[in-house]
Amino acid sequence: MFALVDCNNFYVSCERAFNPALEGRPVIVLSNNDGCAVARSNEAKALGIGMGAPLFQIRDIVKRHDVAVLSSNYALYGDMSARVMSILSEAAPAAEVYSIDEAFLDLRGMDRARREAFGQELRARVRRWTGIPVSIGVAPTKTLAKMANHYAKKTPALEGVLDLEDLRWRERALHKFPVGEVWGVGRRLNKRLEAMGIRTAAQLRDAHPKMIRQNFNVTLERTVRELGGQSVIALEEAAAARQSIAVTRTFGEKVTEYAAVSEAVATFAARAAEKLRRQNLLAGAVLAFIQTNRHTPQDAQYARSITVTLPEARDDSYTVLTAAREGLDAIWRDGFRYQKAGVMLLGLVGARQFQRSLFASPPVAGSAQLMGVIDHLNQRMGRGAVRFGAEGVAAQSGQWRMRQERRSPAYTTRWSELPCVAA
DNA sequence: TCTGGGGTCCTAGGACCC
DNA sequence: TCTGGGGTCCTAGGACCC
Repeated sequence: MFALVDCNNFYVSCERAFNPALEGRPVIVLSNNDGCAVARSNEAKALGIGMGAPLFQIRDIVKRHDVAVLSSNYALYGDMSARVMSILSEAAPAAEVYSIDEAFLDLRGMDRARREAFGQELRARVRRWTGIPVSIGVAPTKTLAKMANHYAKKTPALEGVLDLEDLRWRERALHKFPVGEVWGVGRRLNKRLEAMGIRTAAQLRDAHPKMIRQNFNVTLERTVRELGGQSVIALEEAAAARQSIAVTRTFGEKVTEYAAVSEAVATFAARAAEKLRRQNLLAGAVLAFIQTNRHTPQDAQYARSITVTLPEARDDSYTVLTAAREGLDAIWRDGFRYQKAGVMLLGLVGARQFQRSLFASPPVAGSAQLMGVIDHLNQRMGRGAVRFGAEGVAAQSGQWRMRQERRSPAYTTRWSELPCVAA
């Protein structure tokens, strides 16, 4: 049996944990650049604010109902996530941290009665220790546990926990569950399935796996089997090796100048290299891309990416930054209003298991030590305390930097922003 | 008219997830 | 005027190998 533990409205719950005045009010948290609503409290959902709704389209609702609007605060959410996950990992013999706000637990060998108590107890513990409310779905496959979790979250009478071992209950749940809500069925598949007359999870389960594989793909075939109670997606305790690292941003304002885009790309490259070193990896290639605003087709459009292969896998900022700028120069075109740029690192290998090249010149002497010092300083004194000249000076070139107008304090990760409690 | 079998690697595009 | 960011997997087609 698997349990899926999912934090309710996670980003909003993190904000509420430190600002109780947000309790009972409609609250939304915005994406980077204060663009879209990416987390909504139940009150905000009830007002009809959709997932991913652009802020400028919901201004009226926000004003009329006094919705609390917050910029995203990833330092806070990341730290709160780590706290929740450590509690969950200790609670079960095996756990898979599936996303920032979800984990699968292995409940093998636990009988029905014990699972019941376990679920309620775990929920209470996470709430008490972190302030975060969670819902728990239990079932013999991950896909069914996901479905159970949906019901646990939306049906108050269940008190946050639903166990679908019982076949009659599972059958009822499957019949009511829209196929588009099934884990692994997105917008496109939903449309194609509905066109075939498959509208519920039960109908998808009853489809022939072979037919599904022929008309769709293996992944959906696995989903069919999982809905039928056959567990084919295993719990993955150890995180798989990372394949890529990306740093991409939408600009605060549209940008037309090469100098500004170049600064942005350099900043993303340096940040990506920092992530690379933190994960003890080396990159074999650097991809850079730029694009105009796809939402305004009446404007001239341009989008290109380029991959620059390094002679030898590296992790120093200088190499990554140089490659990214070389790439940018190759794809740059004057005369467009650019909206977004990014840098991705590909061909990642572990720092101790990479293939040395016969022909690449060796890294600059002292480079590793230099990067160590830069990372250390930036960690202690704040991101960007030490940076490359190519990244520009924030005060002088705000144009491309993202907007974040209502960010809450880094309550748990910065001494100066620690909340004070007066008795 | 007839034209093998078994592979790998790379890239682009499509689909999904949170 | 204002529309996020960071990932994964699968498939098809092209190019190549023996």
